[in-house]
Amino acid sequence: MFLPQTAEYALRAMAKIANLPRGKAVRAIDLSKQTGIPSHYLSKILRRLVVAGLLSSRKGHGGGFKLARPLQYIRFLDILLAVGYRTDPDRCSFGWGNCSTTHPCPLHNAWSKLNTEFLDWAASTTLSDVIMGDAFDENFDVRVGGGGEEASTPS
Amino acid sequence: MFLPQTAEYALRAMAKIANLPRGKAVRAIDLSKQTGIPSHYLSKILRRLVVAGLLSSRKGHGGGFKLARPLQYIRFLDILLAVGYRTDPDRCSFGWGNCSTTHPCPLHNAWSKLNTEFLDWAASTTLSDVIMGDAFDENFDVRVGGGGEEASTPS
DNA sequence: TATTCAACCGATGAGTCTATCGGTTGCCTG
DNA sequence: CAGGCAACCGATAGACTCATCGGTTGAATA
Repeated sequence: MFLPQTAEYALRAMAKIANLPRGKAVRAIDLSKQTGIPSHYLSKILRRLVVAGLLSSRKGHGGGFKLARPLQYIRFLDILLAVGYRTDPDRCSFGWGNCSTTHPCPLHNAWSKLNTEFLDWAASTTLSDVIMGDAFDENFDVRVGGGGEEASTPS
Repeated sequence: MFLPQTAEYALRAMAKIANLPRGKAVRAIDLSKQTGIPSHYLSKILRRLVVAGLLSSRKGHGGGFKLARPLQYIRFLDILLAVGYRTDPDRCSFGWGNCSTTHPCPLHNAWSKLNTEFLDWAASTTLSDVIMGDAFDENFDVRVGGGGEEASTPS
């Protein structure tokens, strides 16, 4: 809807990772298959999440990505900021430079009402709000053309 | 913030027009100067608003644009739709095709909460919410480099 | 230590959104 | 009716986001 594609991808990937068994790392390539996000592009997004301290990564054999902290401490706002989403509370988006409560532009009041709601939502929603029950596996996976060969190392 | 530039421009232009004396037409070129929106691009946006029935236009000498109906009957939602903004209530933005209340994807609940708030805002806010008092002129005009030669026919 | 695996990284291509330009049509004034 | 004015319209250029590719680095197994 109104989030940039990259931000959407980041939320989608994090929601998927959050629903894995805690402590288990997932490979970027598998995550790509399961979420439908182009793999190379996903890698870039994951790296930004690592840099932001939301994910931890390990190279090499048996490596992958996992959450760097517990679910309830990763807010949607953190994820959005990690991929470069700007909140810019001062900017009213409607062309008037110095827009404030005392000197509002015509759209200021209407706009800030929505903006506040959005920031509240992003700051109060965490990954613990996206945990699913049993229906998860059957509901979340994206069925891309080829089929369902999930690489979840059956050993 | 999170609206496309075009949608932002449309709201800005409409807010400016709404604050003109009712029935007075404004030229695209003047509106461009006052809002800081590139003139040719603004013309395109204005035409879309005309096609959508939110503005009326007149060519030739003394022509210009004005609102096609009273302030309170022009919702923000109408403006956004007029410039091609998609609301897509069904689409959950997170990659799972058939996402519904009965079969939600992990992010569905968190997301639809925000989406509902947004649509409520867009549908309940109208141009009558952006009318300013006396402080208008001094607050709204964008001071672009050149200066303040407003073309508001002083006669 | 050799081999394999997977994250990392820079450069590049594709596509969409934003913005510009020039010419055309229709309307008003003199 | 002649002239100028301003919306209209298609084609095109620029900028930015999205996406891809190939090679490199570091870590784990054997």
